[in-house]
Amino acid sequence: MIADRRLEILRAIVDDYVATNEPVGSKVLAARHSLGISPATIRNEMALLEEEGLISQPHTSAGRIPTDLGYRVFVDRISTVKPLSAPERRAIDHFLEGAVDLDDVVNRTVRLLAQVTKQVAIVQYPSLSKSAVRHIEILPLTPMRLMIVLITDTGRVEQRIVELANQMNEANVAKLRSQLNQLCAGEKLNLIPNTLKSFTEKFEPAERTNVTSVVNVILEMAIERSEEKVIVSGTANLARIPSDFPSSFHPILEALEEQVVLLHLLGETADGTKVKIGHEQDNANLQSTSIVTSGYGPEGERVANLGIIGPTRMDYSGSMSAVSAVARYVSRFLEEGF
Amino acid sequence: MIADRRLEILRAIVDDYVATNEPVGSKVLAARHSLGISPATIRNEMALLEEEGLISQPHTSAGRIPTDLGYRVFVDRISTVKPLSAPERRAIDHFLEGAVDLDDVVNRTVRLLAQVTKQVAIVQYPSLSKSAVRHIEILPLTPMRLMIVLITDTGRVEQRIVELANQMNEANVAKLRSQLNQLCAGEKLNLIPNTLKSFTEKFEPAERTNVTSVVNVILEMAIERSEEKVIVSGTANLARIPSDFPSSFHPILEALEEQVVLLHLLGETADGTKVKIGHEQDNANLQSTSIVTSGYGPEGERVANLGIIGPTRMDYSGSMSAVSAVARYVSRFLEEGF
DNA sequence: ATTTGGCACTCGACCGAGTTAAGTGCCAAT
DNA sequence: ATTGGCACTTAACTCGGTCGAGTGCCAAAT
Repeated sequence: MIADRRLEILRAIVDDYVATNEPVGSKVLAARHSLGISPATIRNEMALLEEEGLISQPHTSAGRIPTDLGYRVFVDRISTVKPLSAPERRAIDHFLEGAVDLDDVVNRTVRLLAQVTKQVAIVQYPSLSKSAVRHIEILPLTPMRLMIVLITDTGRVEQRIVELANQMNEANVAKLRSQLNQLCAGEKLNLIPNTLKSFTEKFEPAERTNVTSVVNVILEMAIERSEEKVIVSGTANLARIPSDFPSSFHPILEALEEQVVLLHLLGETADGTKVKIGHEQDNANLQSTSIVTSGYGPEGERVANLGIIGPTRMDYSGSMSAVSAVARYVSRFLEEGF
Repeated sequence: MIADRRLEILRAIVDDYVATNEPVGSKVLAARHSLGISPATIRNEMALLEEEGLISQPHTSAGRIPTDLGYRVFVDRISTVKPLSAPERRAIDHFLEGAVDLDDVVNRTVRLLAQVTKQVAIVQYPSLSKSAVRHIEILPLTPMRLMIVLITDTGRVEQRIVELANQMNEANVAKLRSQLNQLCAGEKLNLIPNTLKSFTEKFEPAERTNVTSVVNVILEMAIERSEEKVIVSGTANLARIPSDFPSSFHPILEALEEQVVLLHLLGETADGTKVKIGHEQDNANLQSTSIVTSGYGPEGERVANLGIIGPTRMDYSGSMSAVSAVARYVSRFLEEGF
């Protein structure tokens, strides 16, 4: 019972602090929320909340603000799912109409997410290693030079150029192409090395040098460069924030430019919406920020993550709803194909 | 003669102001630069420079800072080409080694540029409409669905999916592919609509619906979406700047997220290094910034622009050297092919 | 006819003292 | 257990005064 009331107070503190960006005191709290108890009682409860490490005071004579732990409790135990507003709903339901390719999809998504949440949005391209080969195309550019194009079922396209040691005629290219496709089509990319292990051996010794070059490039595309790709939008929203937390502005922008950092931030691809608050995440530059992420992609086999990053003092319910709604919509869209 | 001395003083003011970010007064000026004249004389000259609109005072009791016009004169008449430092030189001479595709080239370039100039870097992808077709590939995904891949001589690859009205067999696809390539290969993209004008008529009526769909998609890729693509890096450098000009921080970040704005900023693609200072450029959000750009691409037919953007108070000589060196290097690299 | 030193003046930046207001903790009363 | 009252703390704000960098102008020097 008592714990319930205490949580109710925590919720009020979080709500107010998120709204006003000012430490909230017992008096205002009693006035703004109809909690049915007096400021004095609230003060007592707040003292306890502080003991538990859920809130803290910037200085002795100020109100309280939630700690990272406080937000954690808020997210896990208190926050209710905030339904999206009608316009948000509408925007999310249509933003992909008429998207022409994967680039387009990812770009629109990241923009929309930034716009709806008013935070910095991050979208990861469908992970190469989790996609399957749709088609491998080999184009002779000159007799000594091929372009290899790899198309995945998620719509991602990678291309690379190979210099050959020996000439290769059109017929041989066609043969190579069809054999490769026969073997690889539908195969998950991370299994390709296995699939192609003894591929070269099927060819006459004279052809092997060339075939090996081609295979190597394909392996390179499948593995080495399966390194993920990430795109960011809405950094301007960082500056929108009142001038308290941008003190450390530079480090945040810096972190956002590092693909590696972003990927680490998004974390493992998995179902459901996840929240990382402040220090829960280990990048020193980002300890005043929180991250809300969700996996997306076909049901059961999420291929990538997307999410938003903002100050720890953010609207968690709203962000979570938006992130998961967008993820759901993109997933559906990818499943249906373009 | 006298004009010369005045310009010399302007240079000193610009140099000092860029270095210290503080309005510079007559005394410091006399002390730091050996101009051989007394502060009093400098004051007189400064009064004249102010009359000409080249410098101004933030308030009565402060030193002078250059106006946009002052910077203009500095750039046009005074600034000398600053040779790049050895490490810069070295970085620029090697940063593209081992680049695997156009994306890679553009990404590396924008990063390098940001790093060397310590400003925000912008690189435009080689303009589609100025490139020529290297190859058009048509892949049947299902009998009713084709993927069209367009590869340009600048290495750019665009792909799109077409839904067909009627089935199309492998032989017809091959025929279509070879005819398209025969017609289009080597053709500039902006001429493609012309090239394909009566293309459909060569086909039997039964095939025309499908051919038309394909041609339309190609035209779309060539024209509609010839809208340019731009990539930005180093926004963190904005925050590095002392806390005077970031007052208006948000609008700058906002502007940098708008492709349209960036393209407009880069301006027409042309030879040589260009500088736009403060109000010379008409975007209200960016009037406290300057832009240094240069075209790049094969000699004589520049296909895109790259550049940097920073506070009007920037190191113009250094930025200009860096931008033009990078542009030169990328051009050479593109010319040689990957 | 320039250049220069001297001087009075302006004005933001900085400092310290005093005041205010928000908020707390504790205690006695309900 | 809750509440009103009260003493206490402290950041934020205000105000006056001082300081210093810088200017413009003028008369003297070159």
